[in-house]
Amino acid sequence: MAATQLQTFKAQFFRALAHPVRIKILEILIGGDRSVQELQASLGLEQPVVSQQLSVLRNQGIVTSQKFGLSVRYALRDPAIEELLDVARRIFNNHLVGTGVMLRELRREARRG
Amino acid sequence: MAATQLQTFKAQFFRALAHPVRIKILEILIGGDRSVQELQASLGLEQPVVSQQLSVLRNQGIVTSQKFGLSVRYALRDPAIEELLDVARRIFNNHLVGTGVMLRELRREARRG
DNA sequence: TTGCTATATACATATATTCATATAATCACT
DNA sequence: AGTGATTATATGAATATATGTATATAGCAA
Repeated sequence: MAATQLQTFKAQFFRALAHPVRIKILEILIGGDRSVQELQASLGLEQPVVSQQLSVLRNQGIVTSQKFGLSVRYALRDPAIEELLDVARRIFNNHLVGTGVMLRELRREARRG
Repeated sequence: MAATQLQTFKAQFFRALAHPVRIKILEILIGGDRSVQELQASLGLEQPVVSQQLSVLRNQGIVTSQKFGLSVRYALRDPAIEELLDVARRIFNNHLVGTGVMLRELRREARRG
């Protein structure tokens, strides 16, 4: 049996996560909803870059957006996204860690929960 | 703070999952290790295609390979991969499902466990 | 060595993503 | 209507990924 429509859909979902800036955005949003401005400040990136990456996450239904006056606040659509990133971190932690830098970063993350 | 090395690494990991054939391969490997031949038969794809996708998974340390005579058997390096796919499925199930076809496929998967 | 099988890699081309920059749209306020 | 602030989209060049086909490598058997 070849790959189905569902597998294609799952692949698209994972592709939406396949970018360092988008990962970082999700990690920030785990702490609660944020405006584009706030995200931009946390990320230290140009505004269009942030909006572009947000649109990728929005198109896959991973985040939701809501207007409040001038600003737009983004949030995780599903708290299970945090769980997903946790499982991913466990996998890295178990096996995939090569360099000392990354190992240190991982441990810092783990301590923060 | 911009994206770190660790976030880049995570992004690469998710990119390795971002392909329907690779998703399908992982789902097969959840059932136990398989030779390239067996995978090829299950997938109904040309041999080079299967090897190419396996090499992506291998390079990210998601699967391991071991030679037995002529054949090479592949396996999940970490059982938590199954957990990761489960969480992903829960996320789809909660929110991301549009068409009836996919919903039916999802439910079939859920029933199988 | 030769031949056969299983697997991996190389290569070319098509397609998709990224990144930076420019521009547009939306809203609030005067 | 006009202005400033916030966010979104368009565009093009650079880069990366996917796909299909050809070829290479490795092991086994005769």
